[in-house]
Amino acid sequence: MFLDDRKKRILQAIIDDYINTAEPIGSRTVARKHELGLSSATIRNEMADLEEMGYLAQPHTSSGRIPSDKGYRFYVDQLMKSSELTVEEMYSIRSAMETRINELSQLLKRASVVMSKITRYASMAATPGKQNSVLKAVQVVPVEKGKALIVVITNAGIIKNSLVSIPETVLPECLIKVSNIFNEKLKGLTIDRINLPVIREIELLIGSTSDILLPVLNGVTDCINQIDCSEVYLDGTTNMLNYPEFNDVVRAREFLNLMDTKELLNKVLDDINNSSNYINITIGGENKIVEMRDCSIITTTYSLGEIVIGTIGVIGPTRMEYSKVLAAMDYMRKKVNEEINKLTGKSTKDIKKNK
Amino acid sequence: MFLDDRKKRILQAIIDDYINTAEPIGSRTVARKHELGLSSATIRNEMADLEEMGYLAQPHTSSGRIPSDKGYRFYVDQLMKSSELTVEEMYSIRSAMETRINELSQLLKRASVVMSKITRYASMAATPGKQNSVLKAVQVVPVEKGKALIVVITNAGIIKNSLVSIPETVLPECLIKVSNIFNEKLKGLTIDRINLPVIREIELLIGSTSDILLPVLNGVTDCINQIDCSEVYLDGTTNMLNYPEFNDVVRAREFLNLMDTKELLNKVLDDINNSSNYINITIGGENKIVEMRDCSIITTTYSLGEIVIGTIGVIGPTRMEYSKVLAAMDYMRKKVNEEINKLTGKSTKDIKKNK
DNA sequence: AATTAGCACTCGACTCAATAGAGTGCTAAC
DNA sequence: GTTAGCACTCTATTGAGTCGAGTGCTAATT
Repeated sequence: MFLDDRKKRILQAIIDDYINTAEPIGSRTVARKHELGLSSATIRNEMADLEEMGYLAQPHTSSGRIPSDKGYRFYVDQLMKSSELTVEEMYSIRSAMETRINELSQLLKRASVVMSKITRYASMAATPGKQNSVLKAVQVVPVEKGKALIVVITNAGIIKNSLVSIPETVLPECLIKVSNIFNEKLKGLTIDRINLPVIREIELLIGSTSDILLPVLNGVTDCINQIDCSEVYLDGTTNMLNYPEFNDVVRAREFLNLMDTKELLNKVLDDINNSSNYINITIGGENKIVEMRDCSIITTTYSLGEIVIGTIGVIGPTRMEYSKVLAAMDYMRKKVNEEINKLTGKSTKDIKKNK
Repeated sequence: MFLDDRKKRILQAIIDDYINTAEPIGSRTVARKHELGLSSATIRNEMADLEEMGYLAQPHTSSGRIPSDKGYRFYVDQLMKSSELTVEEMYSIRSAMETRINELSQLLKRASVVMSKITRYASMAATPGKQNSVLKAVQVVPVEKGKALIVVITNAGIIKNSLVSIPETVLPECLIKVSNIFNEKLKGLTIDRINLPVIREIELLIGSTSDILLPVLNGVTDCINQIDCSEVYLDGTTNMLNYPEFNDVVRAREFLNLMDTKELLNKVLDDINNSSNYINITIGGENKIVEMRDCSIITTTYSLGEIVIGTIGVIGPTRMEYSKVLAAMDYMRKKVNEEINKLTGKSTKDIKKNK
């Protein structure tokens, strides 16, 4: 059956109302609040149709209707009006992004904080695993006698370090030499291209007998591992407790525990990243994680060239203010991109050259 | 009135039971479960005494008794039996600590995770503000043309970095020179002793006209600011939702929001740090933060010489398994100290020399 | 043919009284 | 000093009764 104009208007009215009130919407409410020029009886009939088509559901025989996942999907794709951010909201995004930050993960973290504050839902941010990172610099920094700091920087703005012990007899000049060799041989490589042959090469240049090779190599490995285990930042999870959906302790606990299992969130983000849209909306049961079947997730990814360097997502109840979140996401996207460009300077060009 | 032996035994029985069950304890329960050789009537009389003395309280006229803060305090100080960790628990602490970690905040973070897992309460970890930190090394690391990384390392094992833009014309040799000057002049200073005269001195050596001074100085300042804003790590906050004390959404939300205001937690830790005990127990109303008046907090601080470098705390309901938490804290303390010694090498000696 | 008024019916939410049960305090007996 | 016994208190639970929002269907209206 085709959704005629009147049905669409009624569906939209119901979903708009339900997003605001979280109460099942009855025919009389629709007739009263929205000037459709129809009596409640007519609307009642239309609602029965919409339910049969799967856009609405009824919690109990004698209650009003609530939107189904299919209903929300139609709403998001075709019905809802795009909303605009207030001046204050735009300001808070701008000012959060414009504060000097020089590490990517910090930037995303802060973006996530602002998103949860504006939307009043939970939000998350993550940097992807190592597979795509290109090393920009590897340096060995002297700290004190017997200690050196290994620093690894990637093109995506990730900076990691690792403190290692080295023989006290090593001279500063030697450290510089080793540092240069490592830097020379490793920079420009993606992480998964650092393999035994490359290390052999370094070994040859330094001299395998040198007792400084091993600690430095350990430090580099440690840094790379840190880059690999992409952390997920969460913010505003407690916001969710303000919604009637989570007014029951059992539900609330379930949700918060879910948020605590970072592996799962990573999986969520991975699944979504594989899609190609700028902004991605996953509604309720569309989510592959069953535990999330009554949440909706809106995500966006940030890239440098073709390399994904970060993801930000907002998690709310399926009854989410989709248009508001989309507006915030959109603006944030713009600002984060501006900031990333500042952060990485001309790196985009560099990468293209390497191809 | 003095607490005779029998009163003590009854008080202990009640508190032990209440910690387990979270239900008010009646006289009959005490008589039945604990072989005191007394009838419920006698125990009833003793309980009335204990209530009058302030060790017990009665939620309603006709209910059993629950311990008061004063009761818990007496229990903790004099009554409770020390408990021992299981082999598994000790193993999980050991293995968490023995994994190679080279930054202090990482170490504390992981310790906090393990504590919340073992105790099933919430836990927090924090590094203190800058006031006590001594700079161990300051280095300028070349990254690529036009970019340099400033790295600052303190004696407490804190490592911070900041990426800055420098003029593209700066030669690598110049960077090394600048790096050496900064390192020479700043290392060994506590952060609050870095002042204008010191900076003037550096300025003189580099030459105030040099366009590299300012960016590096900015980077150093940024690092120091990062050290200053001591972050608080939280873990296992959702554990608390498993306890009947938080079975009400409003209470749960209150608590979680409290945990989200890091400034408050910092205040809690600061207050407690000023006490001199190894392990510190704050029970319910003893806490200065009113919102925490039905939580108990057990904390311990870690020091290097006389400098506090970290705090770990466990937060639970006042009805907390004090002895278990204490046992875990104790063991963790030992292991963290071992690890800190490895991490900082001979730094303790160094500091003493400087005095 | 579409819309609407009207009405019987459903079902959750709320109120209120009754009841059960755990526990107390007090008195009198041991 | 201890204990058995009893009247009393207070909460939690249960079940009946009521209210109200909302539905689906039918018949009247446009």
